[in-house]
Amino acid sequence: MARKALIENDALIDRLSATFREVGYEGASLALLSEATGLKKASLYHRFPGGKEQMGLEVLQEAGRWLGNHVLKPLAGEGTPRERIAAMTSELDSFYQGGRQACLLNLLSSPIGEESPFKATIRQMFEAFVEALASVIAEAGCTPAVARDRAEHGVALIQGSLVLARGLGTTKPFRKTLDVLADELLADLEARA
Amino acid sequence: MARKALIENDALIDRLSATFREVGYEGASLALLSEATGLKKASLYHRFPGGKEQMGLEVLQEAGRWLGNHVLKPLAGEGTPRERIAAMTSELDSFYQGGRQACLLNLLSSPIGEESPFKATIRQMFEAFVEALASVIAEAGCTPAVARDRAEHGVALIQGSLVLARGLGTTKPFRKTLDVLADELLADLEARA
DNA sequence: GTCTATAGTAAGATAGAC
DNA sequence: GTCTATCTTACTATAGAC
Repeated sequence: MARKALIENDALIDRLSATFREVGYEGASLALLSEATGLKKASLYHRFPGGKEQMGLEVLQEAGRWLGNHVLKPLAGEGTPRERIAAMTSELDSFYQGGRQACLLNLLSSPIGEESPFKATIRQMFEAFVEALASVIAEAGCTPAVARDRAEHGVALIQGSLVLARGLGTTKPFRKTLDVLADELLADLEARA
Repeated sequence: MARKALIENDALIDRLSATFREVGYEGASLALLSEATGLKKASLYHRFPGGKEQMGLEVLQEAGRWLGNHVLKPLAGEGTPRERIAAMTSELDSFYQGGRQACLLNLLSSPIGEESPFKATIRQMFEAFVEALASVIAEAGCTPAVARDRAEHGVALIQGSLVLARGLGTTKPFRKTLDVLADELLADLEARA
């Protein structure tokens, strides 16, 4: 490359991500994204020829990588189910800043019927999250069907407590949810732990 | 009034509400709102001199009235705690069409720090919902603090299962949540029922 | 790779006829 | 009360200099 980039790729995606999470996809104008990244609009188009839609997709893909490294990997890693879930909640707590940050999967979600460039990616991320969580719960000693229900329950709780925290203007619901999540997902299991 | 309105006030608010719930506040352009209501933009401005922001506020106020009549009232009404919660879930199921419709309180929510014309109203609605639910749970036999935590938990579950249902493209998480909600909120209570 | 400048379009909002 | 027509602004996106 002839000239040096003013902002590293990772930092760039990070700023874009933060902006989408603050104001939503529709609310994130190129002027706002330009301000957030320190790059002029034309420079953003140089980096993302596909415009705002490509920015959304790359931000979502980066979120997918984060999910893999900080959620799916701990869940599939070493330790008891309880320890692995605790490792996950710890990561979620710092990622969402205790509930001060919203979730891209909520803010980039499209209407249930409509097509959107993000729909398939978001669905896969939710699916991967639920499946990884179900797998850990099943290991603690229950049927796959029960584990799946509990996992969906857990993901819903995380998402919903973020929504409620934003609505009430306090991080308490999110932190409380993270506190009790392992107990809830593993209730009446761990018989042989 | 000299000329007759092409669309009744209630129906008008209803169409606006549906549009905001489908595409979000930022995503709902006046062109889209015009198409959804059958009224031209200038006619919308005649009815809502404050423009889109006033539309959002009135839609939110109507949602508040709906919450009062279909959620808070049943929760404060006759019957056992379990019966009252069941009455509420039944209302929620039809309102959200089993999870096919998103929630205004999520789609009109603003960033946790930012000011927005909707923030106070949304906070009050969440607060009223949580308090009404907490009141019923406390009646079933627990301390106010425990009831409050469980109520926040319940509201988070409802919101989160709507988010998850939209993300996964299936209504199952929402229906499942409604199915088990009363059991969950009243677990280990109802000792004297 | 970043910029200024600008094209082209769609946004929110108003004026005034009927 | 609703409309057509229009204004102004903000948007996404591109062209071309450095």
